[in-house]
Amino acid sequence: MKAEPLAAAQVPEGGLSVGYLMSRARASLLAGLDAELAPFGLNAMQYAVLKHLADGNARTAADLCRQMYYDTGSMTRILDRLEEKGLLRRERCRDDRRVVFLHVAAAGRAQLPRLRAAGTRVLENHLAGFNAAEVEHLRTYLARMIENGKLPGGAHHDTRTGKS
Amino acid sequence: MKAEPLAAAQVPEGGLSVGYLMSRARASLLAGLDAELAPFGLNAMQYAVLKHLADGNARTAADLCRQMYYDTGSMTRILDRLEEKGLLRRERCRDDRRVVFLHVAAAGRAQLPRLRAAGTRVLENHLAGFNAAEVEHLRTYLARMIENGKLPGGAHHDTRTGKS
DNA sequence: GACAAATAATTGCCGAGGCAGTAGTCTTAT
DNA sequence: ATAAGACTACTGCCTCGGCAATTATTTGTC
Repeated sequence: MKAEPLAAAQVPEGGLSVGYLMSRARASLLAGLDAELAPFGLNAMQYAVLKHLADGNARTAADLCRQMYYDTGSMTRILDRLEEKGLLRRERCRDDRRVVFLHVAAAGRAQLPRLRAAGTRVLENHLAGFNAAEVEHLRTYLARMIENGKLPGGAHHDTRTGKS
Repeated sequence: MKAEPLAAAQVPEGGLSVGYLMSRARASLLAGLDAELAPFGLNAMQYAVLKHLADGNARTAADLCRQMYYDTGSMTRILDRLEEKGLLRRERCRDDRRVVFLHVAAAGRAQLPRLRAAGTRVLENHLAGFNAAEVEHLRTYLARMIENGKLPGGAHHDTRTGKS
């Protein structure tokens, strides 16, 4: 998946800012996941896509893009790679010939348990020492920040019409 | 800065996972910051670099890379752009001729207050409704996760020898 | 039914980052 | 003093993602 920048939105004073810490924490999670998935020849994004499909959260590329806030063009190419690896199968829909259904191929289904295990391993490692209440707090804080980010001065988000 | 993927490290069950939420929250922060900085022709990363230099947290490219966990090659190019814009000045060190000192140019210093204002605006917007204790909790949670990520099975992080 | 608007997937183009290799310089050990 | 190693900055190469067209198809309107 290639590591990414860690730009810092910082409060004027005070130690490390929330933005900076969040970038670091996410990068660590991502690096850990990529490392765990490397043996399978997959990266975090490919795993996430496979997982969404396997869990029935999405059936088409457009679904995936909406849910993951991802660019449709890039998604096409991710799917290409997964298809090349034989983990995914595309099937044109007959009723609406614009859409292409995505199915996790047998090979993909076979791998998934191990991939999931890798995912939980990384997450649990990072959350070591957290009790359930703390994890829940963290979750709510993050959810609140996301919600706050939607309203403000900026009408962002599009990625080819998730609207806004 | 270009938005980035939002890969999801997810717990097997339960709503949105911490990893997923963190990616979303960070992306929102980043998008907001990029939007606020666009009028100045800068992105979040360039701002972060300028800020680190102005605050005296770093004096050279290597410093910046170590502190931001960033690739040295990419950093060189970011500095190139900032120099082109006239916001930054490079000055070869006389004592150790390998290093190049980085100075925020006058034009950069002039812009900084407004850039900082943009940064706080975005952060405060995302933290609307948080009280001081909650922000502090969030900070500690993130710090703990980062710390947890350092030890484990994976000996990551290098970016040209921040070691490990 | 015909035309405009919306939607799905794909592609070309470009910018940006990571990795690895290089040149120049300093440090340390012998 | 010299050789080996470390370190700084920089450069090429490659991959990947975002944006903006493009094509094919469906939906909605008059």
